Amino acid sequence: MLPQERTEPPFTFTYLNNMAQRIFIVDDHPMVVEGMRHMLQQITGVEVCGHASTARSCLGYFVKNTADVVLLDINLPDQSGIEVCKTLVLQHPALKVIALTNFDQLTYIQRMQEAGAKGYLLKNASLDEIEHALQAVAGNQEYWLGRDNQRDTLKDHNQLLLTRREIEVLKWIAEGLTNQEIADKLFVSASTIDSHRKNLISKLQVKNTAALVRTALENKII
Amino acid sequence: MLPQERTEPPFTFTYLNNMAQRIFIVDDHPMVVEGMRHMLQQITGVEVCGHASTARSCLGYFVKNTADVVLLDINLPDQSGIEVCKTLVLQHPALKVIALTNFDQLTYIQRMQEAGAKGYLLKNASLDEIEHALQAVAGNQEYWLGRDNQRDTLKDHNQLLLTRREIEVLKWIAEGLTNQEIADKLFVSASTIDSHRKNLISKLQVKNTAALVRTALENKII
DNA sequence: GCCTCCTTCCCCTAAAAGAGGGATTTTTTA
DNA sequence: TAAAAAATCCCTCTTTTAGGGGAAGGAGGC
Repeated sequence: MLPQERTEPPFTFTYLNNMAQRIFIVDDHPMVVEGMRHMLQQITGVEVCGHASTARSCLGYFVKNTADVVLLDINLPDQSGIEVCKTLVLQHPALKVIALTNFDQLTYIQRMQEAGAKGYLLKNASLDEIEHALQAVAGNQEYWLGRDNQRDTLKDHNQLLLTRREIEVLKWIAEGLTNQEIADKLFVSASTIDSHRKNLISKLQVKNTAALVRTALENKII
Repeated sequence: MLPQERTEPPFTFTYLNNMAQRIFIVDDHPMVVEGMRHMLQQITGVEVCGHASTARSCLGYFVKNTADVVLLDINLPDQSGIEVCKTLVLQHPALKVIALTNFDQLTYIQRMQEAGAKGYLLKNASLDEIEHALQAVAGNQEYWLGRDNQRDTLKDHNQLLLTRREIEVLKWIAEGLTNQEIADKLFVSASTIDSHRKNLISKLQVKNTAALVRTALENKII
């Protein structure tokens, strides 16, 4: 497939000087797609031109169509979002790809950046954050602020990612198990679970276990 | 108002002896509608014939159309789901109305029952529960099992509903505040907050604060 | 082979929560 | 208005967390 020129922008009227930004959403979770679509509907000068739940159907769309911005999930059922991103920016150099990610996948955003993405948004981003990201890419800027903020808020050797064990422990904590009960389940000492709990509280910058569970659920870590 | 989304012809075949059960969804949260639609798509013999986000557009649909089952939110922006239920069963006696509710609105389901509903589902119901409810109403049975189960699991004088104060305290707990901090905020003693916390744990039948926060978030109580 | 990260485990103290009670006052509702 | 429910507060006692600290072994990357 040859790289092709960016097609003419659509003639969607919104305001005098602005064309509507056409957004294409790619995520395999209907909840995320519809949630995002709903958020975008509340932003003036923006329209959703389509969505796809697989890499294949996304790339299929972009064979004959284009958009201004693609909100692209990193985890797709058939292919990595990173590969999809590479393909898209190769074929549509003017296309702005914004990665969609969960809190626990933040390590992948660097690879998305290398793959040509112009920014990223957490799946539970606020309307404000979405708006800022779209304004940034519309002005040919990038939007990685959230990542940096996130990084700054994290202690412990700049660890961005929860470890497998930590997530495992976190799930049991949210179930209501005590350190000792989790320890029995995982055949380790209660001290170990306590360490994991403390690291989780530290990494996610929360005050206690209650807030830890809330943050974990709201960021879809568990 | 004209029907807005009826797309499928009435004669959709699925199996030899069964017509597809036609479901109409009424909820003002797109997330709930799409989530429910997605769940229903996974059930054979069921099709979504449309949805509405307001009482008005719902009643508008049923002026010239009908369905087999209506999944009806109790809280609608323009009118109570209870009133909508009464109107629907009056105009379409064969229509099975299943109430959609959150955990903290369980007291209303009795009024939905009086209004002619044939069952209820929590908004975070599992695929199994949805399937059972649909099978029940298809067989002219009612589906209130969940309510009874719920009732059985609740202690303290069969209280089904969290009080305003309890929900208020619950929100602060999920924010990560301690009893003392919440007490300072609400100008009461820490003992009071402790009582509320204990009542919450008792009412929601969870082991500790971590599970309380999880349950509260998953049931959209906060 | 070094270094980082993960996992594991331990120490300490103080604070908070969990599990029983019980009790009073205000507010709602039947 | 009387009963029911909600909100308030207190007690004791035990267990669990929070927040410091440190440290050792192993796996994997460079």
